[in-house]
Amino acid sequence: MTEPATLPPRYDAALIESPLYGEWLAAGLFTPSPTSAAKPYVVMIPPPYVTSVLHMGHGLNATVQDVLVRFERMRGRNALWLPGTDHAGIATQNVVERMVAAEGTTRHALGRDAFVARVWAHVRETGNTILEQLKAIGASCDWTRTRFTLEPGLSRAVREAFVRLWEEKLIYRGHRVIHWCSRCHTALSDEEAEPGETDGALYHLRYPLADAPGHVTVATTRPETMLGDVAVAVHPDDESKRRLVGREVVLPLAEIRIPIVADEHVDAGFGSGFVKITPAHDADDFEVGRRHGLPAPLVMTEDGRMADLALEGRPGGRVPEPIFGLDRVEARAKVLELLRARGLVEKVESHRHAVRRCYRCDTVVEPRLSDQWFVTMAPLAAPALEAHRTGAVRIIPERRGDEYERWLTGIRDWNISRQLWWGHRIPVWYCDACGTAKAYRDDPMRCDGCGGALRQDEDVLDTWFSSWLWPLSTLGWPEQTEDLKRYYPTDVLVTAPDILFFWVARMIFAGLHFTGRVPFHTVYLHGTVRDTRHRKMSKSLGNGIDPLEVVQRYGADALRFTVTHGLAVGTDIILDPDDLKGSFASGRNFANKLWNVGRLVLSHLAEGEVPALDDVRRADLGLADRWVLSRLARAVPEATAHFERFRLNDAVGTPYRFLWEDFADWYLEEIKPRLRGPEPAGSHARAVAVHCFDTALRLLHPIMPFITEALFRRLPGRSNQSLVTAPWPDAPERWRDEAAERDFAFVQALVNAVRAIRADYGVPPRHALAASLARLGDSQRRAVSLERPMILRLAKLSRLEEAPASGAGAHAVLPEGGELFVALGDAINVAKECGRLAEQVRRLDGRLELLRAKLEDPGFTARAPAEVVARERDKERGWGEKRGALAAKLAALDCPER
RNA sequence: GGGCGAAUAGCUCAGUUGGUUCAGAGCGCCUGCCUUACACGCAGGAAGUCGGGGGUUCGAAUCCCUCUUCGCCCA
Repeated sequence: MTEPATLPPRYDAALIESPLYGEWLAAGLFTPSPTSAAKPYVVMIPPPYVTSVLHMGHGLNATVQDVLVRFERMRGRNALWLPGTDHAGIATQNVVERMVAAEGTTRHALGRDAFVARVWAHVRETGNTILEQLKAIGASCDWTRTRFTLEPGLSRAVREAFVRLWEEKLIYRGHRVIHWCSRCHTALSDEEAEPGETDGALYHLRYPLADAPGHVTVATTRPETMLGDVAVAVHPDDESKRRLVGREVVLPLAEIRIPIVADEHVDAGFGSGFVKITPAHDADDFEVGRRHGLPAPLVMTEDGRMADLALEGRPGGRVPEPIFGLDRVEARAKVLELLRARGLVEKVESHRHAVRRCYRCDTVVEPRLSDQWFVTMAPLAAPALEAHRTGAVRIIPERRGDEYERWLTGIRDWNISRQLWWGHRIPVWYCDACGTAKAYRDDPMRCDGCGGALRQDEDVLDTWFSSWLWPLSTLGWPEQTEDLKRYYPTDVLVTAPDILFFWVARMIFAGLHFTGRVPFHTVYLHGTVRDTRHRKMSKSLGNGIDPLEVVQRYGADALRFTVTHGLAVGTDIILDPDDLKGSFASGRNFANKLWNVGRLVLSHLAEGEVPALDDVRRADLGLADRWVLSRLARAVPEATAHFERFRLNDAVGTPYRFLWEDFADWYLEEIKPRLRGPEPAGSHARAVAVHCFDTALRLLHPIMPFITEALFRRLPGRSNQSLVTAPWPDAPERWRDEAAERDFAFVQALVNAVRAIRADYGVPPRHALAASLARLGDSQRRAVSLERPMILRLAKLSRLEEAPASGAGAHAVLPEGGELFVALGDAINVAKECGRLAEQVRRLDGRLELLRAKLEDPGFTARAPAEVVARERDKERGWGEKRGALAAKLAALDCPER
């Protein structure tokens, strides 16, 4: 046991935390026992990007997982929290492309193999950064099972999943308009192209009729795409315009004739009622074009520059010289300029609309016709919907479950091919000899069919195509490994709501499809970390908080306490990046309080034996002892229930209040004299105190693992134990003691009343006063007598007796009856005391008036439940008595009538 | 445009089933205290028409309608 004297009065997290984590690792406490008969409790980390560094969102996410895992581990579950990272195709490739660019070269110049090798080198060098950082906040992951989505085992799972879906004909090649990021040079899924409200313009353009004077006016938000127009459409029911169907217009600038067609897709009420049809650059127009047998010319390169792709890089065709080669923004200006010169721009209106942007680089996404691989989603979504409806998967908070239902109900096929080099290459080989394509589990040498030479598809899979297998692949699937049998399905998935569709839903698809079982029974979606202006924290806004800086300054425990305490189910957490001290004050303050409670308790343990609480006879316990144990017996099941229900703010609040407001403010104060006094009273107090403190440390350990462990080990007989695997506390029901709680509450009210009078009259702290009590009930008299030393000390009284009030002084009526008189001698100001009492009477009268009106209302007495009415009547009697007592005092002081 | 959620003290948020002094906590603020664990503390205090309006009910922060503002999801 460390000598308490060596504990500094101020908690220094830096000295405590780091060594403890090392010890936990060395003892292997985070690795579940392979032989344990206990039921496993499994959480899979949402794998952070392999290139990422820890930000507050990770900090929050990891804290929540760690709290749950540590709680269940203490409850005896064989807990596994499996960590790892995600190869993050686009993000990682972007990072390395920037590095390569800084060296004056490009990935194309390096070539595919060399570039991929370069990415691997970068990942090997820095890929563990974020996992190391998680250790600083106390994450109790089983690091022996760390996984990476691009390692061989997980790649094998990806391959197996792809081939199975291929064999089931759920993967197909589609010629579609997809979302294209011209900066990342790849297709994106619907989810990766995030819509955002943007202030744009609606341009009304005139297309001259081909064989007659006049024109039609089309409205568009993207005028540069007009070069790819193949028709103008009107709604078939639009009487006034229908007569033009079958005629042609001349597409300006491109100078070609295109037809006017009728199509249901047109919204007659939008713009002019004429819609330009650009099949290669708009998903809806593509469908229209298909219905009318129209071509779909591409007029933009993969870089987002204007060119008629039919001409292989030469100007001309649909894209005339002045526009050729311009990027989208320049092209828009140029097209408008040219059209204006010809009087073909009718008007421009400002227009707010949704523009999709790349979720990785924020570039405006271009709809673009191309060949991509898709997964048919409907058959995968149906069982996942069912799983939610039957309760096999529960989503917290519930309203997120509604979003899940809606998304699954209207689900669209998933574009899984990405035009990247970093990722799982699509395992499809083409045979040019026989013109077939096939997916292979193992790299093939020759075509199955004709024996011809093969070439593999150039593209890689969407990163989420590996993430959706995470709960399976990390445990060894498709092999039937011991881990898979033991730990799948997992228990809870903890993540942010913004990847509910990207990832969570798809994991449920994969789990059900490949194993028939949901990957987890509960999805806990926590809030987002935002700044005080409610903006999401981000690097680009510069409003982030570095969790490691917080850990360094205030400790991981303070960080964890603060985020947990502010985390009600389903709400965001607001922190001020400009005021770290203020933001984390509550955590830092509480850690320090805990530390000093520990110092006080520990400092008295050397002075005598500390018997186990079970060895202390009930009869030897005083009122305060019985009270604090009763409070504890209340707190333990309450905290446990909050953890079970994911109410983490309440789960931390319960032991917080017990420790600070009950244990430290009252119990420790009560026992101070006993601790220094004669035995066996001191031993009994020590037994109770150590037990309460020990229990509080256990309740707090999931939230604040470091400081609780440090203090726990210093308690007698626990130096070789760790709270990490210590049993979750239990508090016997028999400790509940209503009488002790009521009596002690009376004593507290008495002390508080004296303190309030002292403050009211500005009595100097050192000046002891004499007080008297009257009209006490039996139990109140007993309580005062039992706790007399504490009352005298905390209220700073020199005398306390049961006697009628006499002389000058202040009066108070205590709740539940009992009158207090504090002699103030010359200090009393009669006018002031009259005012004080009159104010109390006035407040009471206001309440009484309302209460009596209620009780005289036959509507209330007749319709409200009898027990409510009885309670109100009790209240009326109590308040009435109190009012009488106050009035009597006013009279005794000769206070003027108001 | 459709759907959902939120609005409570200066700030960040609790408030479970409509009923116990329900109007609360933390931070901040004011006053007094370096009281032998803690000034990252102790004691006392100020501060809110529970977003506006209407309704249901004996009774509404809580249920319903409506308006305003903010946020999220989907198109």
